Amino acid sequence: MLTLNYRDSRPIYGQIKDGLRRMIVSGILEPDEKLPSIRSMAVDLAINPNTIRRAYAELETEGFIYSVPGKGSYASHGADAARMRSHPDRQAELVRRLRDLVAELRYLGLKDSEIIAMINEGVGQ
Amino acid sequence: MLTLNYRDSRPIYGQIKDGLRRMIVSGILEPDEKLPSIRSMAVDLAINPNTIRRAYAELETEGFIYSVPGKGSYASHGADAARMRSHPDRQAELVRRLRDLVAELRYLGLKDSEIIAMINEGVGQ
DNA sequence: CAAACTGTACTAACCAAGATAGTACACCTA
DNA sequence: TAGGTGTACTATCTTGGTTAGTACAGTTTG
Repeated sequence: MLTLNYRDSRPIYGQIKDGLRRMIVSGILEPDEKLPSIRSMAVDLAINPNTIRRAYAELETEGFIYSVPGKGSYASHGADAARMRSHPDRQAELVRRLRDLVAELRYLGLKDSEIIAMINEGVGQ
Repeated sequence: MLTLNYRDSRPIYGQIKDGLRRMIVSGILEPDEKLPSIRSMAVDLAINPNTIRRAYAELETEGFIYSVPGKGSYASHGADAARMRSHPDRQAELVRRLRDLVAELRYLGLKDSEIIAMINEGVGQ
């Protein structure tokens, strides 16, 4: 389901957050689909449950998943996530990053048409 | 020139790297324009020169700036940076991030036309 | 030449964040 | 009842980031 990169300087719990968020927003995990349990994922990735727990807790705070004690954790609906308190800021942050990325790709010599093409090429992947 | 956010979990040297890279790729710093000296920036930001040095060294490795001992550090030309050893990987990484960002913005309910509009809105900012 | 810059290169030390280990409780389901 | 689940702690260890200090060589300016 997920792979960790120990060479990466980013913390493990951050890699897990990004990986799960990526699967949720790209539709690989459908709304209300059950995520792996904290303990099972800890076994699979051979890391401490507390580290998984931290990722899940933050994803829940940010509205990408919801957890039911005793049952499990589940992917949120995009519309629900968008209503989250944190999300006006989140969206502004995403747009800022998007502009920076595009600026760097232009700096490296890519044309806008190529950049837009690359975005759509990746749909569903 | 730059501002640091101590609430941010990202390391200081990383914030400096991103800030300078942003100014270079967006054209705020023109090719061959001189950057602040390591020591002067350390005084301005009230942090240790070693921390600035680390940011400069990595930016040089990645091709965004070049340094001349005794003189100073300068912004690279985009074309030169693009020829850097690290840059095929870099470009692939940027495209991956771009797709993830777009996927999340779609998940939050934005249309492609709105996303593209937001990119061009920000030109020169 | 001299003084004051510049980048570069170390060593040593401190500190906070990340990660681990362990335990415990309450809830759900087969 | 047994075994799974999320939640919530405490204590400990390790690592990366940051600081402090010193030093050397090259450039520029007076």
